Amino acid sequence: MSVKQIILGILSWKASTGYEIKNEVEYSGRQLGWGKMSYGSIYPTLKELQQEGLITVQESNTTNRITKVYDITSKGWLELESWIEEPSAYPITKDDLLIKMSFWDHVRSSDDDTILISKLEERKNETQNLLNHFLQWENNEVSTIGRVAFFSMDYVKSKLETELKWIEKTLTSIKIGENLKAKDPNNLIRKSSKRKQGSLEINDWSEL
Amino acid sequence: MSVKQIILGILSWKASTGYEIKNEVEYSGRQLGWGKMSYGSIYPTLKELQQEGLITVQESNTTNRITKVYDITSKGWLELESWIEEPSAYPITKDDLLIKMSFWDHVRSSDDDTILISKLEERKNETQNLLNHFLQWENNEVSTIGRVAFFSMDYVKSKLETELKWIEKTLTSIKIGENLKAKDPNNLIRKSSKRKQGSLEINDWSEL
DNA sequence: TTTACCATGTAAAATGTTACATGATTAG
DNA sequence: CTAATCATGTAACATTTTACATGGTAAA
Repeated sequence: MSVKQIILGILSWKASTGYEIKNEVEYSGRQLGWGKMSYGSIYPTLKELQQEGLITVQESNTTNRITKVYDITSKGWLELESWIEEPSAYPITKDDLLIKMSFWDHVRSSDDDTILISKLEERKNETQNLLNHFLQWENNEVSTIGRVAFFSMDYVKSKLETELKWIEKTLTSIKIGENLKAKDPNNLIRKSSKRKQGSLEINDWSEL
Repeated sequence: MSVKQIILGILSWKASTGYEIKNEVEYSGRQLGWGKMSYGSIYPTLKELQQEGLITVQESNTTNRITKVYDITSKGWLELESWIEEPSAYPITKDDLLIKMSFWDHVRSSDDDTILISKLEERKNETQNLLNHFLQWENNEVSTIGRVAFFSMDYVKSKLETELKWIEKTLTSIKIGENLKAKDPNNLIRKSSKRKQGSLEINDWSEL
C-alpha cells in the first residue's frame, strides 16, 4: 500500500500530528475513497519516515503533555515528486456486495428477493451519505481544491452518482421482475442447484 | 478479505483445481474488479477449507502426476448462504492515480501537464481494455450470467463507461486550460509552494 | 524440441488491523 | 464534573504477496 506516501502527501498540505493525520485521512480522504488508517499503521510509519529523513518532528512539551508535529523535509518533497511520476497500478476495488451478487444465483435458489432488496437499499443510503459528505466538503469555506485535485473530486462525484442511478434502476428492475440478459448456456446454475441438493441430502442422510 | 468465500463461491460454480481457481478469479473476476489471487493464498486456504469440512478433494494420480479437484460440501453451501446474508462492508478502492492527483497541486508547481496527460491516457487504455474484455465475456457463448449476477455486470459496465467519459472530459478540460472550481481559501497551496522552496533552499545550502 | 501452459506447494517478508494501555484538555 | 475529544504508542494477530522450487503435458 501507500501509507507512506499518503502520510507524506498529507504533510505536504500542512504540518500535522499523528492524530490529525488520521482525521485528515478520514475526513478529506473519505470522499476520495481511501479507506481508514489506524494508529497502529500511522505511528510506526511516522517513525520510519523520520529515520529515512523524509520528515522532521517538532516536539512541544507544554506543561506535561507531549505533542509531536511532523513536517516534510526537502528529501520528502523529492520523494513525493518522484512517487507521483512513477507508474501507478490499476485501481483495485474490494466490493463484498458485488462479489456476493455474482455468486447469488448459484447459492440462493429461492425467488425471494427481500434480502437482496434490503442490501441494495442499505448500499444506496451509504452511498447517498458519502455523496452528501462530499458536496458539503466541496462547498464549505475552508476546503482547498487545486486545479488537478478538482478533477479527482469530479471523478468520485460522477462515480457515486452513477452508482446511485444503478441502484435505482436495479431496484425497479427487481420489483417489476424483468429478466434481462440472464443466460446459462452450459446449465451451470441448474447443475449447481442439483449439486447443492445432492450434497444436502447426503448430509441429511448421515445425520440420521 | 474474503479469499475463503471467493474460493467457496467459485467452487459453487464448478468443482476445480487450485490452478483453475486462480484462472477463474483472473478471467471472470477481472471484470468484477476482484484483484488477483496468488497461489500463496490459494493453496493454504484450500487446506484450511478442507480441514473445516467446507470442501472435499478428489485426487487423481494419473501416471505420476497429482491433480486435486476440490468441490464444495453441504457444510460449504450453508457457509456460503450465511455469508451472503451477512452485512457487507462498504467497498474500498485503492486508486493510486486518484491519490496522486489529490496531492498534485501541492507537489508539482509547474504548469507542464504532459505527465498528467500521459497518465490519464494510459488509464484510458487500461479501462478500455477492461471494458472490451467485459463485452467479449458477456457476449460469448459459454458465460453463465444469472439473474442477479447480471445486475453486478451491469454495474461494472456503467462504472467503466463513466470512467471513460470522465477521462475524455478531463483531457479536453486540461488541453483547453479550463479553470473550473479550483479554490484555495486558506492559501494552502501557495503556502505549500513556499514551504517546499524553503526546504529545498536549506537543502542546497547544506550541500555547499 | 522447446515453448507455453498445467499443476502444486512453501518460507519469508511485507503490510496492516485490532485491541489494549495511558493520560491531558476542553466544552457543556 | 463528566463526556467528548485530543494525543501517543505497542504487541499480537491476520492477511497476502513475493519469490522460490519442482516437474508433467501439449502444441508448434
